[in-house]
Amino acid sequence: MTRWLTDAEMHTWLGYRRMRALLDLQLTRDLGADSGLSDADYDVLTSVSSAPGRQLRLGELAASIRWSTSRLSHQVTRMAQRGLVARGDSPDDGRGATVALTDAGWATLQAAAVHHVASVRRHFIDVLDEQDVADLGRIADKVLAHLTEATPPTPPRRRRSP
Amino acid sequence: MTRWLTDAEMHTWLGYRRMRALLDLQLTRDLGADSGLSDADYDVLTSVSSAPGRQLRLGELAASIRWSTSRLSHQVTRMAQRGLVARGDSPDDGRGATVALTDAGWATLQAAAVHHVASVRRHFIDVLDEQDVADLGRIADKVLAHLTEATPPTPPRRRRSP
DNA sequence: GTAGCGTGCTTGACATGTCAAACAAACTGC
DNA sequence: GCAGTTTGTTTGACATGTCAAGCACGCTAC
Repeated sequence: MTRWLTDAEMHTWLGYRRMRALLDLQLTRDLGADSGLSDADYDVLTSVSSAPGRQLRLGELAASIRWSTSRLSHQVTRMAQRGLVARGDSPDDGRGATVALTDAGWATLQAAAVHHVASVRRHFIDVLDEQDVADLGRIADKVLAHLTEATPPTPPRRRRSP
Repeated sequence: MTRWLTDAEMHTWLGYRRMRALLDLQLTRDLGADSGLSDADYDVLTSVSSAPGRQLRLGELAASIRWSTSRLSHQVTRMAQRGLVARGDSPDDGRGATVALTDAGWATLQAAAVHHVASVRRHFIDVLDEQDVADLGRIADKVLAHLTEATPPTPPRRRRSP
């Protein structure tokens, strides 16, 4: 009953997986070498930096980058120890906590972004032509539309045996 | 001096990252729910199963799936404890070790593959049309050609400050 | 044959991610 | 108000990945 993959489908699937693995590895390596940041660090810094006042509720941040709150809490603890961000209390909710970019965090991100964009261009964007970029954008949109419709962002994921 | 990303490029880059994150999450989740396997488990089982005699030298396996030997050694230890694979000594090299699929490992993989293909179809391949599949295959090939040419597989990666 | 180096794998310490439990503040109904 | 639930976050135990030693065998030159 199983519909196996055709040759073309298999080629695309394996190619995608391999691209994903190697591209990630390369970008992560570049980011670490250039700026001393991990992907996780970079994602957090980027999100916080684009928030109004360069500060965010932990829960909002977690949702926007699709992390578990637990993961984020651990990560923020480590980043705070390194002086990249600072924890604070939420003004409007006694339970709430906020993350804010420190000056050092902001400066680090500024420097990192330049290198990171260059790295993304070098290994990814500049390897593709305009048509490729358009095609991949379209493909990602399709896959994302399916995934975000099937599995709503906030509520708990569907289970096999409830 | 930095060439920032155009809107189209940025859209593609963010779309790709998000697709990667969500697609992975979904497939990993399905795999675990359907078969009790992690991605790592599945990759190892697949590779070993396609080797002649369903058994492989650890080093060869590590190279073929691009893992560190250390990572593989830990993983094999855990999988052996669960009875999915068995360690053995290499017949031709006293230092060498082999991994072989156990009957349980083979059976588990057989069952898992059916569900996994269905999952890949459902969330990825079947969301795309034929043209998309062809386009993505072409794009992955381009990126991979660049990455594997710039960073040769076996020798140590290039450094910033040697 | 044996010293010295290279190779293949394992191990241990540590970083990071996940899951479930713990907590404290905020709602809700009475 | 105040018991019970919900919500936002933290914490701890544990799984997994990385890096740097460690170890044992194989190879080469003498």
